[in-house]
Amino acid sequence: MNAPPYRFNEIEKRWQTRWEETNAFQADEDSDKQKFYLLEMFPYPSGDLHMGHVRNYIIGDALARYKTLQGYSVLHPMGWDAFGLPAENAAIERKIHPAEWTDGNISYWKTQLKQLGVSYDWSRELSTNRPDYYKWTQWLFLLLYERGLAYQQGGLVNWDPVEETVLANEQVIDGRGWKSGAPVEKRRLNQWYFRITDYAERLLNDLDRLDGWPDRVRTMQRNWIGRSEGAEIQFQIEETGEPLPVFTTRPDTLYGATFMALAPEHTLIEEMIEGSPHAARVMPEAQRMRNQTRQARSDADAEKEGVFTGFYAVNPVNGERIPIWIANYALMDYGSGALMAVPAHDERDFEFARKYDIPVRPVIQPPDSTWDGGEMNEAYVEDGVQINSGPFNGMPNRQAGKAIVARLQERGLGKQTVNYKLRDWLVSRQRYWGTPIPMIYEQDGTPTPVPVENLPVTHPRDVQITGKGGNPLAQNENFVNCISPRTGKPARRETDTMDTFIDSSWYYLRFCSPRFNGGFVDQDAARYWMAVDQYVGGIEHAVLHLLYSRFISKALFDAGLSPVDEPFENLFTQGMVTKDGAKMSKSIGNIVTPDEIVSKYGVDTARLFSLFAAPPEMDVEWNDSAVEGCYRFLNRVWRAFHRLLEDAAPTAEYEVEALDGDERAFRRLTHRTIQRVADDISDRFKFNTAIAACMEFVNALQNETAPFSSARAALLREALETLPRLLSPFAPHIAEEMWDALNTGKTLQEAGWPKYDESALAEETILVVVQVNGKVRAQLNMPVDSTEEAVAAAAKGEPNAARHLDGKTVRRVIYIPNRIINFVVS
RNA sequence: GCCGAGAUGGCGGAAUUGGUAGACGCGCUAGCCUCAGGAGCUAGUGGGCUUUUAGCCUGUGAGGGUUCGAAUCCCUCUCUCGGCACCA
Repeated sequence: MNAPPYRFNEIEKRWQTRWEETNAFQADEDSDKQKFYLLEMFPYPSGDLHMGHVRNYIIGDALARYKTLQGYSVLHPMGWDAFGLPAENAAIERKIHPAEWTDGNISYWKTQLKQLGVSYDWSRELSTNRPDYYKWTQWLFLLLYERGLAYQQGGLVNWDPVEETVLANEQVIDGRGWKSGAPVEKRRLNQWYFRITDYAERLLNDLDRLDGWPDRVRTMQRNWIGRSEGAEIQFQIEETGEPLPVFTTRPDTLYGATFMALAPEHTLIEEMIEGSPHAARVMPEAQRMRNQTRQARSDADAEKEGVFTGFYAVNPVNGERIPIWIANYALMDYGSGALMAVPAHDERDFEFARKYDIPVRPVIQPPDSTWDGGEMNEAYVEDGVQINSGPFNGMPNRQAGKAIVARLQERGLGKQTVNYKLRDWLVSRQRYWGTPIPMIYEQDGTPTPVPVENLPVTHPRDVQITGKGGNPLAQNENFVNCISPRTGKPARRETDTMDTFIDSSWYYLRFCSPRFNGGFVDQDAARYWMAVDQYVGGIEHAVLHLLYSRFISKALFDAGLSPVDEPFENLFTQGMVTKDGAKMSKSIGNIVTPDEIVSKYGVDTARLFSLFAAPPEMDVEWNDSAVEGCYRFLNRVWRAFHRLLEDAAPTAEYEVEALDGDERAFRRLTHRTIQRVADDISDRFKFNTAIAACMEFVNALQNETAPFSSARAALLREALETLPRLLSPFAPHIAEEMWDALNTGKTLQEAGWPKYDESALAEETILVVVQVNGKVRAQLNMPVDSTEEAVAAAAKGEPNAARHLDGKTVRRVIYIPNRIINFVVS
């Protein structure tokens, strides 16, 4: 009756110290156990840390602990995605070096995560800003360069005016920088790219293999890659004889092309029109369209605009002259930046043609129609039969499309092709706090890679970070000036750094052997641990980090340097934590920090709430009184456990055959709870219902009152040995403390996940519902597997059922054994 | 506009895949205990009705359908959230 008070502070501290002293979570690749590599997306260690961040790690930890108890050899590491712009901004504000700010945040985060009792193998901690890590990021860059997958090219790029750097396409959301939110500008710059488009087809096809990924994420990647099948068709510019290639998914409509549309950025505009009689009229218009922001131009109901160039193209299929326009809806970064416009069969082209009075010529007739291509009110985009198409008239349009391409191909003027939305990954950044790109430039500008033995190329510490005047690295003469290892002559270093998404595109491999010096990863360790069995993180990286990592894995796999070409076997995307309806964020001011909760209720309560409030994939609204409910539950657990511990038998030994019905029912509950908790965790991490099952179990234990028979006391002991282990993935500290009090001579980890006895689960009697015409009229407690006759007889004996059956004719009886009996009467 | 997910008590959410809707928790109500309680314990809690130890009706966004039986399957619609979006 005198349970010790639940002093969560002491308990949590004691066990965290114990875990640390015994290296309880150190992963072991020499184990003959089955491996399980569990990874949460490593964080950017920013200045704040709130329960929204924490949920991610608690979900992962609950799984890690469960898998450990199940007997897996678990790798559960943690590290820091530590390069990035906020560190530079903080450095400007506080006049300290970004490294100082970053290291301060890392130690803060580490303390917090340790305080939460997350079972990381801290001996594998890594940080992308440390030379022993980014040396290998640089090595990766050189590997890709060597394999032709990294290249430098001039062209139009996205420029973030706030971050003062270029961005990859994936980092531009609705025409704005993904972090800064500023509208991006187009600039023409020479930049470094990774040739991710070489992998477009594999990145797309292999999504089908990723059955352990949410469909949502796979769909988003498919959309992003944006594969479309079609044809490349060569038009010719009448005046110059130059080719004008276009991509189309509808070669069947070629005879209906009545104008060409060039993107305003198309290089042909300068080449062809500058200096021509049309220049004065056309060039200012083209310039004006270029200046429209991407946002304004891609808005769905943006006004279509264009200008006739004065030039004509020749249709390769019939020699027809077609006017070439510049149109704001033509996109430079899709296809060839030019398109053949068929107003009769494309809504956008139709709208444009109507506005500028360009002819609309139908070439597809709806099936079973006698419509002759008269006046049209909208584009006809469905399938049909060719008309106005010379020798192809009368053919079904899809078939005609193939025939037209085949005809063009014979003359070298067209071919079947596949086009992707995906662009190459622009990886250089004009920032200081990133991995330096290990390239130098000879005096003539030729790039030379830094030899591998000279890596890492480290940051100079003596820089002025002011946020003004561009990249501080470029202003540091000591850094910039160097001697070329190739020619021995003075040369200049590349001063751009890498996109931080490169750092994070391979860190999961480094975790296999984080201290390895002989290469970016020890291949033996990688073979043991890879792929990541379960990856846990936010949906916001669906096309960023998750696409880049897949690409890098494939590139490394092709180089024989990664054992897998898909890094993440299973992906789980957890929901956000909201408060007052908004995502927790320092700027909104609605954050709850783990400290507040931990000091008031303890870590186990904070963890329990995070897991219990909602299924982990759903968003969850922070709720103070629900947190308190979790705290009350742990107190109930604590009191019930200690009260019963006094009366329980010293061992859980009993004769199953000697148990009476009531005792068998109690035993059934214990074993059934083990089964339910395991099933719920295994089935999409339903921690919320797993915890609910534990609550029901505890509620039943609370109702147990002395005196107990000796069999009952042994069954209680079994229940008390079960409960801490079931709770330990969720509330590990209180679980360890209770387990310790049992004095079993084993640690909780050694004892492992409790086993349930299949035969203990079998129900003896079961509630059978009696329905009359589908409405519940009675409930029967029947022996399991009773016959229909027995149940029907018992049902008729129930007064309420009998009342509804009285005087009626039974038309039919539906009996589902152990569940329901339904009398259909009239 | 296209694609995807969803809509269940006052609230968060359950429901063994077609078989008692509302598990578990929060909140609320009443009682016990207490100097006190923002502690603990007990009972109740979808809505409505009646002759209230019990029974009846109704109820899972709206409407229709299939079925002995539908939160679950089918059709139509409404709304919410997420993604994509002038991609030729």
